Amino acid sequence: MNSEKDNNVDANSENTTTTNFIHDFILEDIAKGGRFEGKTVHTRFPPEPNGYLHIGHAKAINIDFGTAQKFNGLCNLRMDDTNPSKEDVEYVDAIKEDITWLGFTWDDRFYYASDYFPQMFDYACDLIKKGLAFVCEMTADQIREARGTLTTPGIPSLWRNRPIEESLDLFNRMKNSEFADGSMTLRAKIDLASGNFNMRDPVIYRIMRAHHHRTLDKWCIYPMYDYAHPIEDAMEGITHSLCSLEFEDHRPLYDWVILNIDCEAKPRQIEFARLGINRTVMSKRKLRELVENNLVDGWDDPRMPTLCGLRKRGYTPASIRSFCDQIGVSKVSSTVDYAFLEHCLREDLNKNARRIMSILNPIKLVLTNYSEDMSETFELENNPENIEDGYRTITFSKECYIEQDDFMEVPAKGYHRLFPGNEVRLKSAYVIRCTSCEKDADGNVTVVYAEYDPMTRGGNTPDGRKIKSTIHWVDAKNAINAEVRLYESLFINEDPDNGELDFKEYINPSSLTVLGNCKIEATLSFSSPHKHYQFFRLGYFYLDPKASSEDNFVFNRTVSLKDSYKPVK
RNA sequence: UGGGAUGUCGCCAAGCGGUAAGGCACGGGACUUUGACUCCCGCACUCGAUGGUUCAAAUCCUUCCAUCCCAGCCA
Repeated sequence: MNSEKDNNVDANSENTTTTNFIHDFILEDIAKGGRFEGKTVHTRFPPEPNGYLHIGHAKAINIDFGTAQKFNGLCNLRMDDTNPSKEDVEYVDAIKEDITWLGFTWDDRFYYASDYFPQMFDYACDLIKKGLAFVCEMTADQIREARGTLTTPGIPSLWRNRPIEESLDLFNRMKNSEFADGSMTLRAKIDLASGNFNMRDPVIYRIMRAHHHRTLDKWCIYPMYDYAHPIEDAMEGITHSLCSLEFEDHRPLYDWVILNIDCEAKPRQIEFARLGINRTVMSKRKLRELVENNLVDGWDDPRMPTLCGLRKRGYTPASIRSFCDQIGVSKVSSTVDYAFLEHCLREDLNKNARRIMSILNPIKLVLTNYSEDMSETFELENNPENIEDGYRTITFSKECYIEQDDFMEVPAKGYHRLFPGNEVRLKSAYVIRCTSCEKDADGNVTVVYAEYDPMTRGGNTPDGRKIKSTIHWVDAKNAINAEVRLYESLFINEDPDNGELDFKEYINPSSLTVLGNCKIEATLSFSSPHKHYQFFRLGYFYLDPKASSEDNFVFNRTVSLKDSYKPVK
């Protein structure tokens, strides 16, 4: 199918029809002229390299890159690495890989916030000279206590009005490693009475002797996000800085920095709601907890909402992009139904995944009136949704495997698959009539017996009789053995984040089922470029590239097919 | 309690003064060599609640209610 191709599909050409409030704002900005006069729309995706990207980031990526595309603009990729104590190169590589996989490209516009440390330092000196920043010697605890409460203003730092020259000297010596970690900070002088805590003389530089993954040990002072981010945006000529809702309170500070530094670019911050999906957790902290407590098999466990996890599960980049496009963008805190993600997945896979027959829980079917030494072949379309995808040839003989679920010795009401006396079609082969079955000591059916109707070759009924059910099968002679991993949602709770108990208590005990005795039709080949398949009548499965080898096939169930059959109990 | 934001179908989401788009989910039916797909049909006399302005309000104004975010030297 095309899923292997679509891993490289250029997403920078899609998503031009949908619109949202951010687009409206930008349109207004363009119409107004002013600071956006003659500027091309320029956005950025600024992850901190301290963890793996998840589906929530995909939404942000889609908005950042998608908005640029929409206006024929540009989108940068920037590592927001201003806190070395949490960051690592391991993550920058993974982030780049995931964004590329999603189908977006930043061309040569890949940056690090740490590249701007010298300029940030100079700007900070300027702020001090303007009397807008000062070196403060309060401890973290003292600053917290002096910050005030919701209803009372903060108390000024003892050092708030120290001479400019003194602050300048101290700030330089902070940089030169003369003071201990945490002993001093550089603070912006703004408004201690503001209802917005971010404006109550925020710390903009801290002393921290941590090894930075890029600047190594060059710096021992690091800028804070609120101070650094607007400068990063300004330095890159960003016009629209898109971020999530929780930064709304930070916008006044963002604007304050832009206003008070000597820069040409005047970026505008616009906030949107981050993505929530039910039956999962999205915070980096909780995902890390799952990994570190071995509740999942690493960051790329197929049950994880991480992009590497979804990839291993078999999600396609196109389906994730489609999902992000369709959920829309607004300022309403929302939780999207997991079923919608699955819908977008099936939509893509149904169109593109090749079909193959596979038996998850095999029982043997013996055709008593089919000659032992007879064998024949049938042609099957690879994908009925796309006839151009061609045909394949499968073999057929006296014995094959069928699904346990497709046989009932005593049929339930409304069940019209195989049961003694009933007729069923073996997909593309013959119509057969069940005669009997064999059971083991525990009463489990081990063999089903049936007779085939030679007049129905190919599954056709020349006499025009209707066969209610068509079931899939795999020739026992040359079936390929495989392991199949079935996944269900990781949590049993709709909202594991907000339950009575710790989120880990809501882990679904049957989120993973390993089936070791699956039978797949012999046309499957390890060297095929196709990795995403629809197992006929069962669902979509992905050949796990890490777990599989030439003689050991491991499939992950990406998502089941919808099933409107409701057994009557 | 101060500041910031948000409230349109079970879940997303259009709507921007002219009489409630669409998608998902759900229910029914048609078709079917996938109980899939596809295709039909149904699914908010009502827009958090109140008053008010207007010939006309989900859209403007009052007041109220609910929910989310903020007191890191995290981002």
